[in-house]
Amino acid sequence: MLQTAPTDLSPFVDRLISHSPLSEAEQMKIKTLPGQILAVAPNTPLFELNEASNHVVYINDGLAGRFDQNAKADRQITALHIPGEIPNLQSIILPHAQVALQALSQTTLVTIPRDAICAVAASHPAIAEALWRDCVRSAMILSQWIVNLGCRNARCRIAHLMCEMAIRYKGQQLKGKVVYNWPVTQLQIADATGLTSIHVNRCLQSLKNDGVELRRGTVYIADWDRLVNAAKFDAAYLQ
Amino acid sequence: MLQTAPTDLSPFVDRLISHSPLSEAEQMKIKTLPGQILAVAPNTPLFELNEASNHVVYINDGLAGRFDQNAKADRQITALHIPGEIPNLQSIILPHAQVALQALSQTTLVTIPRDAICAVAASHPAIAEALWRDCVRSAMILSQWIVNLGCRNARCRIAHLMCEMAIRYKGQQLKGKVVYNWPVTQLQIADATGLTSIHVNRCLQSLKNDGVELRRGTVYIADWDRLVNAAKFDAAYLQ
DNA sequence: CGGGCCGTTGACACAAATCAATGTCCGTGG
DNA sequence: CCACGGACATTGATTTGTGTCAACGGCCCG
Repeated sequence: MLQTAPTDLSPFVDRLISHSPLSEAEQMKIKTLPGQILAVAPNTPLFELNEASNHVVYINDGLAGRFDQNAKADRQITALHIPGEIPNLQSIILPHAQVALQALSQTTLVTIPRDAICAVAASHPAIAEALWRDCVRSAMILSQWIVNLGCRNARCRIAHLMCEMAIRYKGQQLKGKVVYNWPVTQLQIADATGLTSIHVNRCLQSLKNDGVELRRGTVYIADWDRLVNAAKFDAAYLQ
Repeated sequence: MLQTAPTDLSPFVDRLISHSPLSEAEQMKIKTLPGQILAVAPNTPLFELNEASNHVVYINDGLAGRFDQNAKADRQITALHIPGEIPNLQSIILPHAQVALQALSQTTLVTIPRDAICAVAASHPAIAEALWRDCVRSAMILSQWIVNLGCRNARCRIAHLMCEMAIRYKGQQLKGKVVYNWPVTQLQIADATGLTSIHVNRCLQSLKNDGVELRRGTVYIADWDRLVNAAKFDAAYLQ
């Protein structure tokens, strides 16, 4: 499954420059990082918990989930990563961080040697700053995830997650009818929200009454504002 | 309550150098940051959610809690911060981050102008790297917090939180009998674990059967390993 | 055509929330 | 020094959201 096609990190650069100014030269430095394209099947582990790895992965297409250390058989997804993101960016600065990563759907990714990206960051302060900022933005999502688990009921959690993914996939300023592709199973939603897949199923049915449906990896939202309301969602944390 | 006594950021520097090498000169740069000491009562807000602030706070003594955006009356603590930490360090790189901060007990803190710490970071790459790493370490704690809420029952959540705070207050390698000071109320534990204070109370009583007691802001653990076991705790995420 | 993953349904159990009091400690002011 | 008030802790009865267990159904792919 290994290819040597040219890689395109433009979406990642776009992501960075939306919050951090980078010169053309700096942008090129990132875009020309060496990398290998890799296609993986759903539920393929990308990193195990204790794996010492020497590369980061860029999500080109598909969906990746982050699982944190958890002695139990219990699974908990602590973050979802969509195309354009580098799920283990933090390993640049904390190589021994204990996180596991899995592809959740059919996914293509680019593996980038950590040394290469570290070298670029070390020689370009603006890039280091952009990467730092990206880490902090991810952390903001983590803390909102805590709020979601800590003080919302099942239905609301799922609705909130759908809102978050809608914004992340489609950008800000949504309204009215919204449709987006989110290749996730009910069991994966359960792992993300701290629920059972059975209960997720029931909540999804209940959400249909509010004009929200998830079918075959596509979310159909009849009225954005209504969902936002049901989810008690405020996009501010996503900037 | 404003004082102009000399501030001492040594514990923060110690915290940084435990994971990031810094020269003596760099350490001094941090220790000599300008700051004002401030003493605040329990439950005093330090930052509101939408407050644009131009300083960071260093916890000198006491306990601070971070509350994330949450439209409901519901409160959720997403992070606890103990002496030696800078709870809103991320605001250096993301000034508009939406987080609220409160003192949870009688607390003394040092307010540091953001410009000052930004200037130091900008002119000393090693310091910027150390601060970045500190942000990522905080994020590791956030994601473990998600695991705690997502897949542990009430008793286990509280036990896990006690383990985490024990390590953070006293350092690694605990064993046998452990006692530490943790100035927190049952209601605050409830806000941190996504539970009711009533249920926290019942769980604390249940934990007494395992030789763990929280009384007047002090935690008494009869046998560290037994608590670790009950909490399904693994300190790896704290490094 | 068959097997496996995913989704769906129902009955039941249980952990935790809710509601409503009461108790305890501690600082404050009379 | 004592009485008061408020924050915090405790207790019991009851309700409810979610988990668990056990089946069955549907779709896709080989």
